[in-house]
Amino acid sequence: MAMQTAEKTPRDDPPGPWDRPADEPCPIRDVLDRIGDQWSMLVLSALWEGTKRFNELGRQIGDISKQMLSRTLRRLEQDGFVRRTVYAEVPPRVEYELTDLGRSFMVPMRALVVWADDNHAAIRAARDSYEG
Amino acid sequence: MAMQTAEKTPRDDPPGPWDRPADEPCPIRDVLDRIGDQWSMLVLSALWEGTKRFNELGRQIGDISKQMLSRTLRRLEQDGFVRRTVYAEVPPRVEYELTDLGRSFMVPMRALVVWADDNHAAIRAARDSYEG
DNA sequence: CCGCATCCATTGTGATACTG
DNA sequence: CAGTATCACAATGGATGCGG
Repeated sequence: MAMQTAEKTPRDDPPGPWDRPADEPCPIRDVLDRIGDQWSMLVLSALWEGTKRFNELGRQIGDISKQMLSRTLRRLEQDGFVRRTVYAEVPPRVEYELTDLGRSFMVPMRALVVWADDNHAAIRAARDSYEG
Repeated sequence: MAMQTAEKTPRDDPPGPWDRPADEPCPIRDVLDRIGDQWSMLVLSALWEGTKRFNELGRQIGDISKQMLSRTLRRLEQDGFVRRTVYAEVPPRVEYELTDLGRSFMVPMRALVVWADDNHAAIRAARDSYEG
C-alpha cells in the first residue's frame, strides 16, 4: 500500500466514510452494524472477565433469550471476536472466550463505556428537558 | 476472571451492566441503543467537520433518505449531541452542529473508528474463513 | 429549502417447544 | 447442558408525496 506524507496524522483524523471508495464498505459502519445490536456489547463485556459457558453467559446478562445469545455468539465468532470450544463430554460443555481481536476491540470500546458512564446523567437530562 | 494487578484503576475497569441497580438502565446500553443505529454515527462524523445544513448533510452521507436524516438528527438533538438552529429566512435555513457533549463523545468514538479502520481487514478475513 | 406523514418491505427480538 | 426450529410481533429503514 502507498505510504503517505509524514505530516499527516491519521490517528487523530480518521477519514469519514465519504472519503473512501464505495466498493469497500466503510469500516466503522461494518463494525457498528455488528456490535450495535442489542446484545453483542453485553456479551463481549461478560467475556472480558474471562472464559464463560453458554448458560453462564445467559445468567449473567440476565434478560437475554437463549436464541439471541446463540445468534449473537455465532456472529461474534464469525467475525473473529470470540472463540468457541466444544468439549466432547456428557453433559456437553461449550466454552466461549475472547480472541486477541476481540480483546483488542474492547480497548477502545471500554473507553466508550467509561464515557457513557460519565455522561449518562447529562444525556438523560437533555432527553428530559427536550421540548418537541 | 481476568488477571489484573491489585492497583485500583476504575477508568480501566468500568462495571458491567450486571453490576448496577436495575432501576437505572445501563449507560452503555442506553448510549449504544442511540448511536448503534445505521446513521447516527455517520451524521456525527459529518458534523465533526463543522456546522452543516440539512441537505448538505444528506449530500455528504450520500445514501441516506430525507426521512432518516430527519429522524436521526432529531434524536441526536434530543439526546443533547446536536444543536439545531433555525433561521427565519426565505428560503428557510437550518443549521446543525455538535454540542460540547457531542464533541466530547466523539473523542472515544473516534478511537473506535481508528480501531475499525485498522482491523477491518482482519474482521473480513475471519468472516470469509468462517465455516458454518 | 426543510422535513413531516404515510405506506410498505425488511430485519431484529422474544416465547415456546423440541433435539442431541 | 447447549443449542435449533418455528411463529408472531415490534422496530427499523426506504420511497414518495405534501406542507411550512
